[in-house]
Amino acid sequence: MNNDTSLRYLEMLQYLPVYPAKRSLSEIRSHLSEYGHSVSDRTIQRDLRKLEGSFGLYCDDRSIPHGWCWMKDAKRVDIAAMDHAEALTLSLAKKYLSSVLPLQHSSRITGLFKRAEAFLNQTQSSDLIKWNDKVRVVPASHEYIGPKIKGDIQQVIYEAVLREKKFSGSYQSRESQKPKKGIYNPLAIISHGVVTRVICTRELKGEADNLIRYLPLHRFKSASPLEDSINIPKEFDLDEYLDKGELNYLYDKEIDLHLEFSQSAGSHLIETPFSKNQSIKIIKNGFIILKAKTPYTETLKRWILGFGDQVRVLGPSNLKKEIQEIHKRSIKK
Amino acid sequence: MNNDTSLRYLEMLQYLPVYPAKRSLSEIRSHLSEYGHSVSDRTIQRDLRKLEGSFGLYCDDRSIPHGWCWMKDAKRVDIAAMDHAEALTLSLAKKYLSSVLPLQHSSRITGLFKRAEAFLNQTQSSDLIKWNDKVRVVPASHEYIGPKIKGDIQQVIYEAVLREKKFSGSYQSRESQKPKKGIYNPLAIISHGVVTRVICTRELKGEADNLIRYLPLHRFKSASPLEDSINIPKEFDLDEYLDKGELNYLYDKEIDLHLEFSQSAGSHLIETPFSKNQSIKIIKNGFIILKAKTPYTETLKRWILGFGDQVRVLGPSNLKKEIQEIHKRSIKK
DNA sequence: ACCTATACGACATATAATGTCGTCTTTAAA
DNA sequence: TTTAAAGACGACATTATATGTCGTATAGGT
Repeated sequence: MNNDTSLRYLEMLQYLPVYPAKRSLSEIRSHLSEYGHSVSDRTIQRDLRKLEGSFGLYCDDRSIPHGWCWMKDAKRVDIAAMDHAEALTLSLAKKYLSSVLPLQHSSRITGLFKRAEAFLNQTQSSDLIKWNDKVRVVPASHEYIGPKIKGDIQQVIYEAVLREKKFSGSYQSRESQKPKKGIYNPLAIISHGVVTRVICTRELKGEADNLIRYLPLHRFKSASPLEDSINIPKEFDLDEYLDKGELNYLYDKEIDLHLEFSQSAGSHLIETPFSKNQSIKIIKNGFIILKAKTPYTETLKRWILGFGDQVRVLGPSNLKKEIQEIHKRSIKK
Repeated sequence: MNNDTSLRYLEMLQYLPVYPAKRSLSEIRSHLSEYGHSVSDRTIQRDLRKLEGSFGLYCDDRSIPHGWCWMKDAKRVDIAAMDHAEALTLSLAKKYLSSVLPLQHSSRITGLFKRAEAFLNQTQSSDLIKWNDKVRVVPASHEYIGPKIKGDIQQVIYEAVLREKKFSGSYQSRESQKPKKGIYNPLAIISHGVVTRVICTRELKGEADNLIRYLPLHRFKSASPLEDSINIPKEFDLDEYLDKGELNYLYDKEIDLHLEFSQSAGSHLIETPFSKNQSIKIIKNGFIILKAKTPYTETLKRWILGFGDQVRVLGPSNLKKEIQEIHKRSIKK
């Protein structure tokens, strides 16, 4: 029985839920004794009062037994117990993220997900239906299989970006046979679907070129931190860089998009708008007219094409022409 | 100076990083004293040894001063300090999730994100460039604006699903004027893009129909928990239900997809595959042949259409015909 | 009204926490 | 190689805390 007290405190803090929910003395008592902390009721009461101030606990003393919980805005609420809603949210979050970010290297978030799953497993009532059979994420667009990134390489590069230090590494480009060893001068991280990229300049064999590159992390074969500070090219601005469209193929910074959807394809735009500035009109036959100012990117083009004949481009005219051309060329194949 | 000791323990635990990183006595000492815990070195050393066992700390004693940290697989690693890489991952995760899940109601995960941002803000070295200017999420497909869901409604419904209890609520369907009050018998939660749905059956005015519905959470105007257990329709199986394609428009459970991509459109399939079972062949002109067994869904159709004339459907023949028809109809408009 | 579970003040006591000192060891600077 | 400073750790005395017990008061259910 070493530093039992502090462990008991933590166990209690971890057992208490966040505000609207509450726990009574008897619940806390039996929880603690289950985890090997068999103490007198008085001790528990004193513990709670003691922790109250430092952790922002709240005691509902309008009725007896009192109900204890964390205040909603307490600093360290993350210690508190989960509830069903939160655990479910986390299990959804896990499914979303794991298809898109390499998470296995963040022990904190995977730990959080594990806790949520442990909670869900523990509270399933019927034996037949498990919570797993009650939650699904149905992807809204096609999901590619993400490339594997070595944990330590990601670690080194992320750290380099934030500490504004260079790193050395070897990069296997798609064209060349051998990986290129060099010194990399990282400027930013971009997450684009399943691919994470580092924006950087590079020195090969001591010679720096000033080309700004966007290199996928998964093509690095190795990376180790350096202590030299990065050179930020004069007037480098991430958003400006992205707006140039080198990475996401921006064709036009802003167009007046004007589309006509069939009812079935467009009706969802009322509840889940295309963008914040969209305007929607329903015309005869239930057709739906969408107007919005938006950047014209490759992603937008694919979105429009995806609707096939369920959408008609009304404007701008060059977009209309382009989409038409694509359809024409597609037929000839 | 009340229950100083336990607070100091927590402060220490929160200050220690996860494995490869380490903290020395002097670092810990100055951190603690910064937070008002001015104790003797001996005390700190004793604290660490004491916490070592219960929390899974590791002490690198190969050199002096010893370096302390959390073991990677420790149970409560979530208490540990962040590092740059993790904080960055979390800030990316936040951007992904907030476009897709209503998170504002999960104090734990928003707390985690806040901590990450606090960490990032605190450790920025140069004053000019902030971490915010070093991270971006570029969406890989069009992002709709998600509908707003009232926190307490989500809470009630999630909880009902997991506790296998019915709930009463009023639901505003798209067709009818007034919301319908009724008792809902929830079976599962489906997250589909920005829309979260509850799969359920319903009783209006005491009359149950056995139709299985998928109702978006954001259309509920109110919801309150009931204590009646749900009726699970005989032979209800979530995956079977989803496979019927009522929700995601499954046209065929498995087809032999056979596509030909232009080089520019298809080359990414080598690093970020279409699916685990894909096979890829590069033919003359750099054209890329993709073969894969996959379900044929609306999502797949849109994915293919999105490539426009950069892809040619080689099989199956009915898919080929369908895509051709869509292109033909599109031109006539 | 009665019983049981809680709340909480008070007190004695066991236990734990902490500073101090002394010694040995490591590390980096001289 | 020498030297000084910082760190690790055992031992011990001394506070400070933690905890069970008892007693009294009170809330809620039956």
